[in-house]
Amino acid sequence: MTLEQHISSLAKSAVKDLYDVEATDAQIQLQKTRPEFEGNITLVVFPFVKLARKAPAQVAAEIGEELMKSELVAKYNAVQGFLNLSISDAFWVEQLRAIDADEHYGRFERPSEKALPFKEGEGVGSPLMMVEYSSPNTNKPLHLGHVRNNLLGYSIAKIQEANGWKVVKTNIVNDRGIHICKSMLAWLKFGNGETPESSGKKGDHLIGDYYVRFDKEYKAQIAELTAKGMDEETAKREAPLMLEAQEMLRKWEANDPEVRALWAKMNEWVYAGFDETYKRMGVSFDKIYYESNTYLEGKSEVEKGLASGAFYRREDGSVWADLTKDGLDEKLLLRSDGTSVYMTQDIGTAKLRFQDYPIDKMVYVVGNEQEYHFKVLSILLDRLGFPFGKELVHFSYGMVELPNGKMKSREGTVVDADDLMDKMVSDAREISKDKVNTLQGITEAEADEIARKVGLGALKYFILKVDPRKNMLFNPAESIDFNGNTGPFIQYTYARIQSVLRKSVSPKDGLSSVSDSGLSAEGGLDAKELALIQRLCEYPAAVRTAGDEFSPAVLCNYAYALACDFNSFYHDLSILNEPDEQKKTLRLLLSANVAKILKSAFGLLGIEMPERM
RNA sequence: GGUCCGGUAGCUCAGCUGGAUAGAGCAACAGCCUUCUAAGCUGUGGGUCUCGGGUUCGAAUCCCGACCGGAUCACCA
Repeated sequence: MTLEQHISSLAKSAVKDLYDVEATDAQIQLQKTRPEFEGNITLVVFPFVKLARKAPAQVAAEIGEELMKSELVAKYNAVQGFLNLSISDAFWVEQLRAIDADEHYGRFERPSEKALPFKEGEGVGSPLMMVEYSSPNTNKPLHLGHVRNNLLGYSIAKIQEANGWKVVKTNIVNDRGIHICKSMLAWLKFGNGETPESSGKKGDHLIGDYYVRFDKEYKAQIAELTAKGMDEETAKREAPLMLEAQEMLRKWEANDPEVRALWAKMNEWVYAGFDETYKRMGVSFDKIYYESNTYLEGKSEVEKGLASGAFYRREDGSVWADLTKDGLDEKLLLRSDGTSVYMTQDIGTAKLRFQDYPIDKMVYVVGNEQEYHFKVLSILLDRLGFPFGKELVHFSYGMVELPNGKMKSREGTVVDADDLMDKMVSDAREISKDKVNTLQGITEAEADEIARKVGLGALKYFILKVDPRKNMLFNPAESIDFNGNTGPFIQYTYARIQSVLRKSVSPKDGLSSVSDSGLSAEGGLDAKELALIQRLCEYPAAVRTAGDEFSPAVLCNYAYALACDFNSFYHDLSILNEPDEQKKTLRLLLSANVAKILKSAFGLLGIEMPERM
């Protein structure tokens, strides 16, 4: 039972005894005592003031007196309508012992309340959540916007696992369409047979360069045409390069062997590049879908919908869904030339996924610019008779903005993912050179590995600590900090603890004897020790909230608070030099569990911990 | 124009299911390493929580209305 549950039940009986009223859960308002007052947990007594017909401070004092009958409450003080309770040291020590004994502290066996029912006949097991994230286009390398997507997706998957879900991480690769044709065409025209091997470029960057090249040449053609007096709209439509790209797309759909071969070759280059970036970022997938394999399924679903009357065909042959009854517009599903659009493919992908897995909840990690798309997709799937349509979750996150606005691939105003990771790691390496005292005696390779973890830790934390729903700003001119509320700060706290544990004579013996002999609260807990234990107790709630709200930021905030508490404790109190053996072992045990939970929380964020730094 | 999201310190962000004097980090300034890692700790300055109403014991938080910023409403993805 948590402290809140204990106090809540005690408070209810106190109110019953004193005022003969059954208090509701909503009336029991508990909060952590603010640091400027004495106490650990505070009961807000305003809800009882009216029925007691007494002044708030008096009500608080009366309830406080009543609660003192429990061994749990050691002291109380009443300030206006706030009853501040000091919980007995014995309780806290017992909590620490329990946390230490629990290897999976902060993980839940059962799904959260939001879980859908188990599949019939499946018996025991966790409900299954599929999380789609990343979903790149194959015509350009990953940039900072994708980084946010990937980090959020991966972390959300880990967090939901901790909350009792079985999670399947998935990626839908947008490997076909006009965008890739543009790169292919530019490569054919201007590439002179360049390959990743011949140029030494990563495949995704090479393809991206030709995508940019296409746009440059295309714009030149438009300029040429408008100079001859053509209006801009027509020029955009009639430019030879655009016509060629569209022709190439039609050939692709018609399975033209040459186009298909080129497409396959260039996509391979891109995948090799993506794999490298994913690996470095530390994200992975359990199942990858390709649009080229799902769009036909989508088309056939649309045809079925057409037959059943869910959709309709216009005179020009295009197929539409009328969503005006749902308060939306009409939505195109198939172009007049019969080719499919994004929505068509998403319908097919959804169908295949639900065929492949017993999915209880489908989550799409996709930017908030696509909210309309997912609203429509949900309705369309429902209309096609898929029961999961209404249940899909669009985890809509905010954009990463640069000081001068949004990133635009074609305009070259992007922060490249590979470059950014390089920069972070080399910055970390540079900073570590000043730490000759703590990092002496390690090899170059070890130093590189630490810099890799720290640099990526700084980047990941920087991105994940922001509320995912909000847009965030990244200023390339200012490098990401390694001090203050940052990933490295928390990694540093962890490394410090590891250092202490390494230096304790025989930490294992020391710690196990604590568990055996029984850690006691004799001599009393120091305020810093108590605060740290109380913080450790909050971890499961943080994991739960992060899961319910789909917010890694909650765990960042928690880990930061825990690290702050530890650093304060570490500064004020000695661990290894503490003469009192009882206190020393308690502090060692406490430190070890802080490290355990910091590592656990960072694990849920996808951030690695260095053992020293 | 319709819909959705946001506006908190110079900057980047917490806090938002209503609770005590609104918090961090960065930047600025001042201290702390013969002591377990100074990527740390302590302190100072910095606020009309965009504005105006309302709800109540109590509003940054909830409601209404303005203003400002962003997204979206494609035979793009």
